[in-house]
Amino acid sequence: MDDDTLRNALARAEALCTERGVRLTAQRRRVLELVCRAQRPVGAYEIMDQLRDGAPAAPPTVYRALDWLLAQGLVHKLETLHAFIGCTHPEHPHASQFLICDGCGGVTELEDPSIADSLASVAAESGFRPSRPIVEVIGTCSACAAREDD
Amino acid sequence: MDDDTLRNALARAEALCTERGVRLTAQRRRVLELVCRAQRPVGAYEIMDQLRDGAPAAPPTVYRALDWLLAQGLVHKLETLHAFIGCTHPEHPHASQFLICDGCGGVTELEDPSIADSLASVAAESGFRPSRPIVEVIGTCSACAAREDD
DNA sequence: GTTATAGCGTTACATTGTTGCGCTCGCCCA
DNA sequence: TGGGCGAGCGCAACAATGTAACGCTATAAC
Ligand SMILES: [Zn+2]
Ligand SMILES: [Zn+2]
Ligand SMILES: [Zn+2]
Ligand SMILES: [Zn+2]
Repeated sequence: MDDDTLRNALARAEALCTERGVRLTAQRRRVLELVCRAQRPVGAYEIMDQLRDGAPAAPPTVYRALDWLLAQGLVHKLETLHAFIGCTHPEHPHASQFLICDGCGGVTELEDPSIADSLASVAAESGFRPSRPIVEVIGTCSACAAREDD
Repeated sequence: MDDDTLRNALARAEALCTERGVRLTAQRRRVLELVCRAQRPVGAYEIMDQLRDGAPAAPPTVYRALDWLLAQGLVHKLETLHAFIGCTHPEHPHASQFLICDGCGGVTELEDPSIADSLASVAAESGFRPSRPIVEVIGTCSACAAREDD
């Protein structure tokens, strides 16, 4: 995320929180900024390392911030990586899917209705009521696939 | 899994391994048996606890057995639970989906082509080559939903 | 039988996430 | 305006999950 996009994302987050009447505190904002700036999944302890300079933060502090950002939909957690990534469209709550390249570590967030529909209808058949559908596809992105074919 | 089903599952596993020319050793078999008998996700350390009686096993031992069972497709790992579960149809390799009830902890393994197809086609659009599609839907099973409605 | 390899035991360690407790600061209402 | 209340946070300790490294042993192949 370049500086402009980052500033824009933070501004949007701020606006969203105001609108919702919730408090994007300094800690939460710091964590959000680090997660967004990374443009790739970052672990909680990696965030702590980045915070060493300035005001260091202990694990509970960072996890509390992350939990809150997750609840607000400003970041997502990648379960298979134990890492977090900024949401690309936090305006509305959504169940997204992730393409995770194990070559370059890049992650693409998708919001594909056909996948969501398949999941919903299969769950409905079983009488299952989904609350949090996790879809994380590990594989090779097109750039890395091209590189491998050399 | 009742005793008959368990014996059957173990027998099938044994047959599969013979057919593949791989060794289902005593350790691996013990771990597989514990995972299958549970009929619910079991953590690695829970397995170690069960093994306390008899020949205790340290973490590397259990994880090695689990890694091998995963590679053989005899068990699956539920990433969101950090836990393992016996595969219901290990005869052929497959990408399955899991419905995970956070009421009762029950897990259903599905192998639904419509989901797999959606995933594959969406990935293809992005030029992404999937190797391990993870689908774990957290929610409420029909039994627990009925209980909640009381 | 000899040798190569896969499997396993053991120790120590790394990474990720949580509990509990008490302080403080901002906010609400008398 | 000031007393109370609750969210947020610092801190210490701990819990849960997963790995690295190294050497021994049992199995398999020849
Ligand atoms: Zn998102
Ligand atoms: Zn890549
Ligand atoms: Zn399976
Ligand atoms: Zn249930």
